Amino acid sequence: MKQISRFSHFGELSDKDYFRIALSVDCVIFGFEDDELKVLVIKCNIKEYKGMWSLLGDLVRPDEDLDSASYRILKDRTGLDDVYLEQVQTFGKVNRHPAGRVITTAYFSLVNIKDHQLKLSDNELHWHPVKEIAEMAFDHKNILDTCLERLREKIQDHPVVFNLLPKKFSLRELQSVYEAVLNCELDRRNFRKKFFMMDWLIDLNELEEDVPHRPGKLYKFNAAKFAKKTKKVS
Amino acid sequence: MKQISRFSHFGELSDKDYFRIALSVDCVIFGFEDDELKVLVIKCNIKEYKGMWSLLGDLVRPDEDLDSASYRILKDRTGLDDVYLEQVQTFGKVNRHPAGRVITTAYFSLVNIKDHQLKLSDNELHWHPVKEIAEMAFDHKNILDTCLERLREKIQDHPVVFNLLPKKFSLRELQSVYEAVLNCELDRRNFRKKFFMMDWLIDLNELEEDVPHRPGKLYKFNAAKFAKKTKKVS
DNA sequence: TCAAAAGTGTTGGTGATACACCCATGG
DNA sequence: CCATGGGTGTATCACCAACACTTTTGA
Repeated sequence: MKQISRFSHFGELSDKDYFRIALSVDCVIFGFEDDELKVLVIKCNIKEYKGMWSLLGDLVRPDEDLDSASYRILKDRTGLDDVYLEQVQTFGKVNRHPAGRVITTAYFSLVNIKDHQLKLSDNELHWHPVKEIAEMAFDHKNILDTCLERLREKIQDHPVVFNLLPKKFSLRELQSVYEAVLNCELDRRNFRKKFFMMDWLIDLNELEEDVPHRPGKLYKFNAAKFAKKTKKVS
Repeated sequence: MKQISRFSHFGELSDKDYFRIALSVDCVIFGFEDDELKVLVIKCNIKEYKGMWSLLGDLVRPDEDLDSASYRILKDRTGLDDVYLEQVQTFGKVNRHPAGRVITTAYFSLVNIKDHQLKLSDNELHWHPVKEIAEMAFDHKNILDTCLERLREKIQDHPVVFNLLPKKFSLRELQSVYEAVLNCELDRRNFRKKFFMMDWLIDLNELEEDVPHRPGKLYKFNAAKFAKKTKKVS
């Protein structure tokens, strides 16, 4: 690698020192199941945090874009590749990783749990209810909280939660997702009004089946309204 | 540095390869002068972008927090240290830097231009009107646009623009900042109403001086209302 | 016929916008 | 006295929150 002359203080340390920082990506992969918001976690196998839950992450390869690294992790773990993924923040405290200097960029992702099979053999990789996670390895609890906060802001204005649901869903299911993410109860009538007003839904003229009560109508996300703005900045 | 065993694909490349990525920080330092939003830029000295404007940045040192790196840059360039600084996004395309693999985390900062002296000898370091910047070195125009967008969102709900103004300011000045940042005109009566409603201002019972018209009242930011939530996550 | 959830409208409050005139000061 | 910007109030509108009863289905 050539010398990077733009940086003012390069002379104070040798070139090699500046490459002593590793860069990783951590994915907060959210799913929705049993009326709960869940996150994909794995048992940590480094000694300092033995047995604690950690997020899915990996080092960024020298020849892959940062965004690509997060897609790779998601693909490797869930088999999914057309998923919602958003960069949230980069965490870079000196001592955040016990094994050395690792700076990590956090992404959050929204997937439909039913759409894929996990390789459950791997270190107890599984979907864990977000509400039940009190602590995690490294600074991962902090990362999770930050991503959840971002998700909460995001869903107020942007039609992203559809990624957590199957193609066809009822309004009840949609509302449950919002309630799970926001951790609050919502008024049914206002909720329905809002969504029809937004024009985010297409009525499929189908009904739920196998429910022990009056079946609700099924809808799909009005994807056509949202031209794919692929803002690839990073 | 010890082996980092948490990462799944470590075996495919040698340890050394993973430390071939350098990490930098770039600061978008905003200021306000002559009713314009300005940004602190410097002439680029690497050959591929010779003579183009670039942001102020530097490599992150192995022993400093990511946040600290951005404070260091700001301090070095402006002499200021109690300033508003916020992480925005990390840019990590493989070829974003011609000299090698450099991933950069962007921060934006808000400072009062009058509060300090620049070392103007350095590569034409100066305050440049944001509106007049059409292109920049590297992906810095993209970084600038992203930070400006973030600033626009931020000022809608958060009292941050006070950082761009002197301690005492008139409502006209405050409004000018909003108009400069948002690049639009605002209604004076509604603007005043909103700010008094918010209770963000303290009336100093002083008047502007040396203005060729009726002097306006001076205010200061009601800092007491905003307990310092130092959310240090990165 | 009962339980459980679906479906449906109206009202009041709050915050945002649009808009025009008189006032104080310096030149 | 004139030019410049400072200072003020009201009407309208859109959006949000609160709230209760009837309907449909399966058991």
